[in-house]
Amino acid sequence: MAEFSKEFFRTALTVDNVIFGFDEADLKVLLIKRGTEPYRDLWALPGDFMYPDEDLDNAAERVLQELTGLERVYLEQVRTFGAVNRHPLGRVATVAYFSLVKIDRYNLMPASFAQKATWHSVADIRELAFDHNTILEECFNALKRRVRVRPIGFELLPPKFTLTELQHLYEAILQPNSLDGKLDKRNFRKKILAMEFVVDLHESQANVAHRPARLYEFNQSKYEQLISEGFNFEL
Amino acid sequence: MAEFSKEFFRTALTVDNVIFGFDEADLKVLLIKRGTEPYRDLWALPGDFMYPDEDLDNAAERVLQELTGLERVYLEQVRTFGAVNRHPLGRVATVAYFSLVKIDRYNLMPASFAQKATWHSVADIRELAFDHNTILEECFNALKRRVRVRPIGFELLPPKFTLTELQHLYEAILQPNSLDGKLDKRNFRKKILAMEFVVDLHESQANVAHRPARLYEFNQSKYEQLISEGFNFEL
DNA sequence: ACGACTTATTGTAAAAACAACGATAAACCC
DNA sequence: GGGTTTATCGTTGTTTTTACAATAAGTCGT
Repeated sequence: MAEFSKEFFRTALTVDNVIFGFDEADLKVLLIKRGTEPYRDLWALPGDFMYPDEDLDNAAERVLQELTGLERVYLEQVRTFGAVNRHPLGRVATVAYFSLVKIDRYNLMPASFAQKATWHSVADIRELAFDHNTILEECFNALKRRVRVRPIGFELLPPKFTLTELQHLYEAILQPNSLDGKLDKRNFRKKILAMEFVVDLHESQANVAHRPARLYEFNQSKYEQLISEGFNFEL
Repeated sequence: MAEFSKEFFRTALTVDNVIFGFDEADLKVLLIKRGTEPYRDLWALPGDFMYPDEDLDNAAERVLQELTGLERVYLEQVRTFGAVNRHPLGRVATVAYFSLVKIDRYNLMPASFAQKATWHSVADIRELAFDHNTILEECFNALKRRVRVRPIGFELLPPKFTLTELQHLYEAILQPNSLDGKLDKRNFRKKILAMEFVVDLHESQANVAHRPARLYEFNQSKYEQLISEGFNFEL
């Protein structure tokens, strides 16, 4: 068995991270410009080889840190892409992970082979290295599915936020999905407030050239309760 | 890069298939008894190494065929398990696939290293080889999620079936999930009939010691339409 | 032939969830 | 103080979901 199996140990595994970011306006994704062959100078998802002695999930974290500087990001596995010729250097399967973060909470500090790491609007992504366009698309679908099952937004908005900001966040994620794009203001409020995972701070915005909105904060314990109960979150 | 990357090409990838089967009563899963080390004589999911020159999805099909004789089974990827020490022979990550089939439609004819392949009730699975208990559990969860989003049962029931049989099928899959376990008969019928993917054959069972039930068949085109539209299938 | 047994079939009413909709209020700016 | 902008709020009709039980059609045993 030992020698028989040797020929099987010739594959490489990579991880590719699809980090979506929200920037108080639209939805972006974090890309690196590759500094080495193959696909040098092309934009790509931050991904790299897994070491033989690290867990797959750890590899995803490490690679993300090295290529972009992001740490302590919760990554979720989506699926593995294993077409034979997807990588020019040999047989390389890649495991895709995704996350959703608040853009201004992180500083981008690429190390390793990334020339730079920057945010790009999901809407205008062009040609990416490898099969990363496919991976991005599938992860985007995963994000949209995810949003309907779990409340999101906790880490994506300032500590004090308005309901309109929260609504914009949901619209940014769901928009390219539904045909209309916008959610009904009154119904959105009703639903969010009924869930009780935001708390009215009895404060208002200041210095806005219109009626100031009321500020809210997240109710962390309620939020966690909703997550653990697997709430249904259609909007 | 070439020599640099050589050290990365020392991983092996396997596929493991979790084939759920329905047997007019309860839900089973297909296991093989291993005929080689490691874990010889233990029960395991039918899985094996992927060849370097085959697509991942093809590998899953081939391995399933070799170990159990099953062919033309629709396999769906669930996720990849990549803990460092999950395999005694070296660094082996495995990609899990699942499917749901009608048991009596297939003949089990194991080749390769499987001593035999047999069906086991999901409820009384004991210790499996490798981390296969974990994989099975996750795939079972995936099945339960899947059932809520797509109509199932097409391939799982005889060509002519009763609504009660269809209901039992759904209960077998969802039961360990929901607390009650049973679905309401009247509501189940209403919902299924409203979807129009079953057709009343205006025939009845014969030779049953009670009121005979009406027989139905699937409406294939409606069924495919529902799948492509991504129907919502809460029961 | 009839009664016992077993499973199949059917509808309704109350409650809950959802969808659509527009008028007034509060701040800033000039 | 009038203009501009965005925030706030509730009702009604519709659809969906849930809960619930009495009668029907066969077989079997006597």
